[in-house]
Amino acid sequence: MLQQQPLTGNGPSNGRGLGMSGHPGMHALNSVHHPSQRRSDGGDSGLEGTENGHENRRDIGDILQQIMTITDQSLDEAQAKLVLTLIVFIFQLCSLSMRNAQEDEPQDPQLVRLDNMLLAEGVAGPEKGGGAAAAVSAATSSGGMSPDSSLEHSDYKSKLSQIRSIYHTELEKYEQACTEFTTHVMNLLREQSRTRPVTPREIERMVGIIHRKFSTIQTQLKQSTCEAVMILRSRFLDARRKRRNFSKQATEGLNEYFYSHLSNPYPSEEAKEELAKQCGITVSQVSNWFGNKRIRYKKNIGKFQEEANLYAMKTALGGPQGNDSPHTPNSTGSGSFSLSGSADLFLGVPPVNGEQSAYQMGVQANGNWHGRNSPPSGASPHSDHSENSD
DNA sequence: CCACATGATTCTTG
DNA sequence: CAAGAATCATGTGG
Repeated sequence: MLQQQPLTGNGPSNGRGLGMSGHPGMHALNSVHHPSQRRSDGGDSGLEGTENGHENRRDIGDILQQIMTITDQSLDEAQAKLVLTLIVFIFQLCSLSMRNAQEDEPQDPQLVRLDNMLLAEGVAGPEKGGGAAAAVSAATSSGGMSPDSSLEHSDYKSKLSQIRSIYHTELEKYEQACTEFTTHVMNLLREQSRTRPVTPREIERMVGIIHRKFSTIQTQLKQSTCEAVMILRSRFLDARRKRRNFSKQATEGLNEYFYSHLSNPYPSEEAKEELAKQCGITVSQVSNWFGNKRIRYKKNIGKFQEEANLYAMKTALGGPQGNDSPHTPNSTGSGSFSLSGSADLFLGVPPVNGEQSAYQMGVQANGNWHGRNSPPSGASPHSDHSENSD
């Protein structure tokens, strides 16, 4: 299931994808997972007051969230103060009922995990470092596509940096809001202390509660970010399977090499690099191509004879038309017609009556790279192919 | 829409 | 680890 989502490129909002291209604001990430909207999949349980059934902690969170949204909008001081007073009052109530809630912060392991992941993804780390690139290469380590796929690569990177910037903005915002809020609460408490005794302990507890609350919110932010990164990553990985045919030029270049080295179609690392450059593809693509080609050629030699002839001819003629003639080593510079001389050049001269086909001889002569396994029984190697190159 | 071609991935092997 | 083999998924032509 979960077959290959549409993901037809650049759809900013396909599926439930990171809707970040829209507003780089506070709500972009939250759209993925809004802190105030509870999800009931066990995923983030444990972040909020599940213990002792202190449901009101969650309510406080909601209220806080709302307040923060409100204060984000322009509200004049007086109103804001009023609201804050109210909040403080609620907090006081809350702190009464939470008397024996855990006072210390056990450094939630989940939070640590989130932090680690964000760091690994290069989201939380230092600015614009190689973090993103590292993450990508780690993600694709098995694939073996190094400096390539620059298309998806850059796409991924830009998306990741979007996430990162949103994350940082949000984090900063929360932090700022937290200190602001704390200050306000302190001020209010100070004011209250004129009319009633306010113990330092109470203040301390207040601050503690506020910080915990904000850190919960931050955790949720981190979680949302992680989710976004995961989605992005899985999509990126899926996208790798997207296939596009090589250009005609590329195929020609590869075929030329292949057929001119038919006796040993295993390009060295250098040759691969050269081919890759020449064909505008990557080294691993060259490897893939040769892997596929060898096996498919071997599987059904007959099918490739025409092609073989064609390229053998091309090579023999030293390149047909102004095509980029590769620096294929020893490009059979011998005469135009005597096609038998060169070692590598094999000419698929198909069976001229019982005679072994020339290409087979050629291959055999120079080391049979496919181990001369019994060609698949069914694959009648010398099918009719009467005509051949003129 | 189907069949085949083809690039990519995954698993096995030596 | 590279090559082979099987398989997947998309591209393409009829």
